[in-house]
Amino acid sequence: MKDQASADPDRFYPTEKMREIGLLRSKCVKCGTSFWSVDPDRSVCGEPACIGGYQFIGEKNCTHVMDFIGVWKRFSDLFEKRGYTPIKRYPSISRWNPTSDFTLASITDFQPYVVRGAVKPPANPLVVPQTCMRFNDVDNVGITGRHNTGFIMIGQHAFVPEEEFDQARYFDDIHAWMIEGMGLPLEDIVYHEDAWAGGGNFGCSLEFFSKGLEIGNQVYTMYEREADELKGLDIRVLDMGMGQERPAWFSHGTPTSYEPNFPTVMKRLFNIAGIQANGEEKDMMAAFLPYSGLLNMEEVDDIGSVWTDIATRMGVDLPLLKKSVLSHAGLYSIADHSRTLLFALGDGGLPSNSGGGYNLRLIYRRAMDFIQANGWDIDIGDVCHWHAQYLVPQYPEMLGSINEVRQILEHEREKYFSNKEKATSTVRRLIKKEEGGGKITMGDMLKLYDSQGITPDLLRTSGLDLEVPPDFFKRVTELHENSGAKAQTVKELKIELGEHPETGILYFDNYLDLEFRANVLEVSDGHVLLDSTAFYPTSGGQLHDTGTLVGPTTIEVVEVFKQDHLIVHRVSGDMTGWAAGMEVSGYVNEGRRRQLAQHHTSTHMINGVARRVLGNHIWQAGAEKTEEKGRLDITHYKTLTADELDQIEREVNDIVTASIPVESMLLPRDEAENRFGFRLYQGGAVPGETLRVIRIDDLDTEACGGTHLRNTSEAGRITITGVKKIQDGILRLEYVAGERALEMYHTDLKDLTGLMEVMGLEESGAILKAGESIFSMWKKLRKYRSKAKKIKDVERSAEAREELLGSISSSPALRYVKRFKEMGKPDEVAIAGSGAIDVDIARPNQHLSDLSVVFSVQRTQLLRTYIRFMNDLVEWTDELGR
RNA sequence: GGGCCGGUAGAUCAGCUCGGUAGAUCGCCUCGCUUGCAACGAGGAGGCCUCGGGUUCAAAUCCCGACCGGUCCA
Repeated sequence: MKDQASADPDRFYPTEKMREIGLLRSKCVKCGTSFWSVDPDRSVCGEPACIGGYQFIGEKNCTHVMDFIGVWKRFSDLFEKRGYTPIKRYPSISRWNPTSDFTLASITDFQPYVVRGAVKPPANPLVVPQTCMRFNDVDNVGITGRHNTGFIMIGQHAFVPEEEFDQARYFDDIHAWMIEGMGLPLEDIVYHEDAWAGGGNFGCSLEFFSKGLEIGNQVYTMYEREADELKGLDIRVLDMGMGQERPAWFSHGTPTSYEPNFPTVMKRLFNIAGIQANGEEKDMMAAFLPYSGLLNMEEVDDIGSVWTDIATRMGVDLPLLKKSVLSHAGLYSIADHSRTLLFALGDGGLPSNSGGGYNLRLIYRRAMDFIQANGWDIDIGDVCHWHAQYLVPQYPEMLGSINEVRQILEHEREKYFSNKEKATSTVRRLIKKEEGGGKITMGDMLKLYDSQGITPDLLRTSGLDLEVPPDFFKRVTELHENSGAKAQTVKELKIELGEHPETGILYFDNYLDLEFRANVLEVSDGHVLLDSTAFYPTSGGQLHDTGTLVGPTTIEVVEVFKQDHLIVHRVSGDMTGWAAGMEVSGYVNEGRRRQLAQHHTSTHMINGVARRVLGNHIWQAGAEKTEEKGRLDITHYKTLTADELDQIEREVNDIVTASIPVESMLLPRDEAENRFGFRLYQGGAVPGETLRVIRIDDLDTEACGGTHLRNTSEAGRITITGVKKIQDGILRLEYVAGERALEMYHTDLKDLTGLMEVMGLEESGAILKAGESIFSMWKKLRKYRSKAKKIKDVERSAEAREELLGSISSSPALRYVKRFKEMGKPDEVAIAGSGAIDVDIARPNQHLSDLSVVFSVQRTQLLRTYIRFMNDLVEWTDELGR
């Protein structure tokens, strides 16, 4: 692409405008890149590799010296004057984007739908200060002076038809930023011809450099990559991205980018660490930075020899250099990582042991490692708070979420230390073993790291004498290459369909409108396509409807799915006489539809209540609604306590009782977003200019295409049947509503009353106490028996026997044993079906799960376990002669 | 999403290869020593070996499954 564009620059670049400005085109003698500058004799491009490193450090580079906050202010003012609309940033967690967890660039905000032309942007053209995060260079953060895990990409974007795409203007605008905004002399600017790809889109671009620093990159996006094919976009997209950190750094000319970008935070951190603003250590860091590129972790195999080499070249003592550089790197990293955590956690991201959240855990731990290694008195929550305060002019929302961010970090801190403790105690044991003659092998080390996170570094600092091969981490990677190679992508098969307009949807208005007439568009191999339908296709986690279609024959609808903009009915039955063009009737299965609606609306209610009860970090992380049950995954950093779960269930049922209308509306996208914010997108991206919005009062508002109840009371009753943690940071709630809840209630009631019958209880409240006394008696006897075998002394064994008899003689459990003996072994099957006691017990499942805790068995095993205990007790008490 | 490790006393863990009476340390309780505390000495309590199934004369131990933790990689 780059070569193609450079071969025909007039076609791909705004060359006319560039020449007008006075720029001339040359080719770099070192790397061959074509570039533009005002100097006709210039032979190299602006890459630091070609011009011999950064030239702007310690220099006065431009007339406008700006700190981080100042950059956006000046940039947005300038672009507003030039006809752009500054918009608010999007969240750092890109829930609308299926391809990545985090917002990687400003253009991510608009992928995929806006870029494709399917959705209008919120303004056009626009500029945006987008919080972004990238984690592939973590190891370089703090060392090279310019790497970050989190940064702000200022975007300059336009989305227009090809004929309106005014490349000259866009270029002129960014050029104005360089000249007027930053106050750069024209002769210090170099534009490179390049190409750029990201998020599935790409195009040719102009990168702009000054004194070896890339300030930004203006991409003229034309294509989309789908599978391996190139597809021209329907519209042209301007995608200029500039790190907000770059102009701040450049204008100050400081050795690293961190000071001008985190001014308040760095000052405080240096203070705590006791590093003087103009001291010796700072000088050494500054002298080191030109060499920092050599330490690029990705490219270096033997890091030790590189350090030695640098120290020699600088003519300084190696330990001293390392200490100075690493303590600086530590503080810079802490500053960077804290700000990234503030962005991510504030926007609903959570540290985790898998998925994208793992990156957040990693940087948290990396920052903590620096703090621990240096013994600094730094609290990462405090650092986040300082960042939030500094960022108020640009992002006032950060302060709003700081308390929750602190809570999450506190929890993460506990995990960090408990993990550390575990690791050190494991290592301590290893040391003992080694003293006993065992030897820790390379295989052991790999296993320790891979399965328990114990680094070779920790092994060494704990006093184990071992060689860590320089390629250790490479070998870890290899360990995983062999295992994860299995095929996994099951591509969904598309069926062959003709060209048709979008299927009309008849299920939005009223979920109980179940009969309709429609025209057949196509009939093929077990599939029927209609011009409109009331059958809901599987989507948004809600399962499809079933029912019948009546035409020349009556056929069953067994499955309904969406293919592009069409809704396809998979059918079975005799299709004699069916053909395109005829009008037919459809009947949706009412029971299933009602149940699905109940589960779906319950999902929204639980989501809303969970957010109320647990906090603003609660987002939907997945959901499924079947006829059997509803399932909602939520983001939460802890497990739920029984009280919290109770409270959620209670409040959800309060909402049901309160009979709140469920509003359904079709809104233009921008209006919906303005009114309800990004909370709308709980279920991920939704295409289209018009959104269907489901709103339950102030509780919950989501963009959702599902079939919903019209009033919360129609859910009848909601019972939460289970919670589990499916990964760190994500909890799965399962629940039933309506008819299913009632069925569940009756099953529970039957189980409970069956059990009560066997135990001879008449009151459900007594079951817990009964269980406890039975279990404790069982334990006592069991212990006595195992002890009695050991005691040889006749007198003492008689004593123990008396003691035992004394302690159990008054036990309420005796009553159950006696009853059990009289009844004989009960028949499990008969009990399960008996429903012997006819009472209304409010929460049978509560009693059952209480008892299953006491017996420590799964609920299905309760009766069997009771019988087992009783069998033992009968036998044992007989032995005692009781 | 994939891989790996783990679940035994209140806590931290040993025992598991190679099936046969469940252990250590800390903590806890009682007594002694001491003005008192700590330390020390003596004694003691505390285990459905996560749950379920299988193999076996016999399972903490072997096999299968579930549940719950942890960790690494993408």
